[in-house]
Amino acid sequence: MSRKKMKLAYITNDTKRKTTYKKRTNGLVKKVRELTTLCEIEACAIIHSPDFDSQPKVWPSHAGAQQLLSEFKKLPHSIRNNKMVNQERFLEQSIAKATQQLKKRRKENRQKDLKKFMFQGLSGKGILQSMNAMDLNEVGLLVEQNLKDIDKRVRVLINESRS
Amino acid sequence: MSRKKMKLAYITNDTKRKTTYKKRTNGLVKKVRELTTLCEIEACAIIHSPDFDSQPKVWPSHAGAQQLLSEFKKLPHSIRNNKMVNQERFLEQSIAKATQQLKKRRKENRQKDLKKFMFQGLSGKGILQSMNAMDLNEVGLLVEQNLKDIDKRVRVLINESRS
DNA sequence: AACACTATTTATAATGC
DNA sequence: TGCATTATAAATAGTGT
Repeated sequence: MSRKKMKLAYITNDTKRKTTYKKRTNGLVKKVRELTTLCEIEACAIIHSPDFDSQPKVWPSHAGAQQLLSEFKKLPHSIRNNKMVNQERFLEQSIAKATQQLKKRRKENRQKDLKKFMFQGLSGKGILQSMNAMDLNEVGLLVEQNLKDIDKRVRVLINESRS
Repeated sequence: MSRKKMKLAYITNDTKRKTTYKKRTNGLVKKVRELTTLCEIEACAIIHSPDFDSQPKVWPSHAGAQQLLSEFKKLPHSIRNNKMVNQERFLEQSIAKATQQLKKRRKENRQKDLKKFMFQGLSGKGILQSMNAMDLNEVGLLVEQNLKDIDKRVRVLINESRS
């Protein structure tokens, strides 16, 4: 893509091919990372060039990929078991349930992240700058609640100082 | 990337997130296809969103996955172990707990999805590995056990193929 | 909701060092 | 050989239908 529009075919020149391989590999990994971040999904890329790298390049990690590979190896055996028609329904329900739980967990987790982020901003650098990096609507809800709490605490302190 | 430079963070808006997911997923697939074509290498990607797709999206081929699998089995233990040695806790305690729960849910969910996936008839081809979106420090804790599982499974498969 | 359309941002092929 | 730079192609966020 750049100085020239190139055709989509095998690059015979070794040097150029290696350069392209490296550049595009990096780009791909970046894209995967962005996608997982933006949508909070699971994604994995495995790239292997016998020519350039002796080992496959994996993102996010070898461990993650290996774990999935272990699942992959399980597939044939499970498929051969024909007596799982009922179980499929059961699994569907389980999946639905687990998905619900997952969503809930995600929400909770995000809340905690926001909270932490907010407190960091308050004690450290400018809070406005920190908040600017986050979704303002989401932060707003949290801020509101925390302000109420703070307000309550302030009142208590004032009363204590008077007595 | 376009009308506006957006920050790299979870998109809370459901509609927007889904749109981005779809667009970027397509882009990613295209990139993988191009890379394999240009450099004639093995590459695969698995993207899975429990929110949007009930099934993981996978590229490029069964054969490719098999080849990659064989490479994984060759990985020296020193490198494997290395992965988990330098894992560190850089998350604060407050959110560490929630994060752990989240990972657990994700893992469970993924396993169930995979099972459902194959029951529904993935008898076709295509597969790769998917990667999970785990943090490296969390993955590190799982490495050892996963490796043991994989080794065991591989041995079983080898024995079966001999009989 | 699922496309088509652009204004921009990103990725990158060629080039330079 | 591998970097950094740059001119250009490609991807895509916001928008409209």
